[in-house]
Amino acid sequence: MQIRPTIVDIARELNLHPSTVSRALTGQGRVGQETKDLVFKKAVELGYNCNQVASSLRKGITDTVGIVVPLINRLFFSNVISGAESVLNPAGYNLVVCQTHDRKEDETRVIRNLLRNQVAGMIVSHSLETTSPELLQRVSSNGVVLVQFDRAFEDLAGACVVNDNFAGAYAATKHMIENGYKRIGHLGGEFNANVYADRLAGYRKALEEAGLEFDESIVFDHSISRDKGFYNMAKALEQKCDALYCAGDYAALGVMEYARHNNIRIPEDFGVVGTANEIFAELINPSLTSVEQNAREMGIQAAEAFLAMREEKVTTPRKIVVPMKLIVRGSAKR
Amino acid sequence: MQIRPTIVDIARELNLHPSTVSRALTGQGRVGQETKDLVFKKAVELGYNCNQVASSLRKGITDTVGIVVPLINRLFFSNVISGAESVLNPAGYNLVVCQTHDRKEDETRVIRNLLRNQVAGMIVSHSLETTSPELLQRVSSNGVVLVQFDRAFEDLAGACVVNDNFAGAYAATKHMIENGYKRIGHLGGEFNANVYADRLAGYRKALEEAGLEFDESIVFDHSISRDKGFYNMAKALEQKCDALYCAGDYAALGVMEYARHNNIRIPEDFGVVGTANEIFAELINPSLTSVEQNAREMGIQAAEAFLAMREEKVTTPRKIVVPMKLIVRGSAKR
DNA sequence: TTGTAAGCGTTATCAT
DNA sequence: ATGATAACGCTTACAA
Repeated sequence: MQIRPTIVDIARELNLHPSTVSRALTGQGRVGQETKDLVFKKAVELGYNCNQVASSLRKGITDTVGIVVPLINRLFFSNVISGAESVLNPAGYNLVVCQTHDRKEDETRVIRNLLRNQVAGMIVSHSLETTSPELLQRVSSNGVVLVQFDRAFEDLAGACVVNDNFAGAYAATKHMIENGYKRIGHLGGEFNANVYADRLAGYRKALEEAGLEFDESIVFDHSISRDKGFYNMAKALEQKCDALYCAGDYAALGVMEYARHNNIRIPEDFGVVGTANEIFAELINPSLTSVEQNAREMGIQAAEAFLAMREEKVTTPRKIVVPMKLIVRGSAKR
Repeated sequence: MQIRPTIVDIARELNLHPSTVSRALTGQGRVGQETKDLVFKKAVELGYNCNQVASSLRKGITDTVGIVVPLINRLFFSNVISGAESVLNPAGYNLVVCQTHDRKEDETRVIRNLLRNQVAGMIVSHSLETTSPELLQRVSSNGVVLVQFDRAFEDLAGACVVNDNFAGAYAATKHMIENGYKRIGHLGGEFNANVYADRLAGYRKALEEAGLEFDESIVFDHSISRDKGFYNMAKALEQKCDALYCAGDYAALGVMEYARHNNIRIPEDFGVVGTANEIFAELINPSLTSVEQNAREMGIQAAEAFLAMREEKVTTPRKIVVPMKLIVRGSAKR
């Protein structure tokens, strides 16, 4: 453990004052070119590295942005993180990644913690357990830039980046209708979350537009897992469904598994469309038609919204909608 | 943007001294129970949040750990991150995630940046472009705890967490031999990286132990992508291979695609085993036998190694080997 | 152009 | 048990 040199060390060796060294290094304020060169040379010589902690304390703000997600190792979220990182890091910001495991308790802990660390901003997709925007409100009221994404309380201060879930679900359902499926059910998520509510609405719209009945007995809540897909596929068949639009690809996978186990041919006898376009969607047999989320783009948009708000461009759009794209494959084609 | 209360504010309202408030809040040093209660009550009342930046400056160290990975949105790495986070966050540390895109330039930038931010430690899997441990050496010599994982320079200070790639590749190859494949090739990665060198060695060992020839003409470098798997499968067939052990699942996927396009039956005519146990391995048809990396466990071990070194338990193992597990499915069974 | 001095919020080390 | 003081390393007015 070796002592790290400070601007005071540089100043001493050069018979200058720390403030002069600071000005030379940061480029703020007038410094002679010669001294500037001397300072830089000495800095390299001593292996100087600015102490950001001290700098941040003095400036009252850090170059850190917190990103709060339910689970890091879900492809959607890690793609968002990756996208945000690719914008923020070159812009000189650090990204602190926190996961909440979809628990309100963890969410509270990590957000408090980020606040303690004086982050410049937060990019948050709140946990499913979080039903009130209370804590997030505190973020903005503390002067921290807030960007929500995917799951968002839209009436909060700051920006939010969401998928066009309505349009995505609409396109998926319409695709099935056009392929001749007559009784199309829906496996959804928690309908009190904006994401799933919008998908449900898009599904319903497509149905009604086509003159098909919207029937609650073939709409299933909390059904985005593989297990639930498998289980609810059985239920859907009892209700004479011939297709399902699933709000998640894993649910679609469960549906396909049940079909295989029961010799139901996909897409001939039964149609399925998923959401998220997980990696496996194109690899399974038949390949799964799915609505793509464009997670990376959401991360980029969220990061750019942060930068814009940070630099106080008042033109910041409050709500950024990232389009979804229906990736047509084999699971709902006939 | 509202002013955040400090310990000075609490002290003023209570006619105490900031130092007393600090002691009450941190629990370091003697404070009367009554004043302690008063301080806590007032802190809640004012919505006080400790300024970690100031605290860190004073203490000379932060509660932050940097994790440096090539790509965040690769399942292996996001699982490592998730594992590390699950240990570090409850222990009071923040995880700053940085990606290098496997570029030395980015790696240098992020490591410098973490150093500037006075992180307590770094958990690093170095980029493929990085062939010298120079910069990483600086990390330890700056008094920052260094834990390497997966790709590691083993002669550096600090701990490293690696998979038992030798044993994993050995088990995979042996499995194929036991299933009667006679001429087994290998699609590897960059053989100058420890990970791939070890897999090659394990493959070779299994071959030689079984009295099979190790033949360089059926060993392919830089071949862990899907494209390369497809391409080199053709080459391998020219060389009369009847099986391939792939250092990555995507390569194995490419192999299976070529087989399907050319009516080669897997596993009857040709055997394949992959590495990583990606999500799709169990979902494709036939399902892919693969060597599991246990990424989450690596993250946990890396984080625990950091904590141990931080608390100066001298018993810290320098090298932690996480076992790999052969997940037997259908792609090399007959 | 450079020097001086004060201060960011906290905590460690004294003294009381 | 509490108070006083200095210091962490840097930045920024202001003065020279």
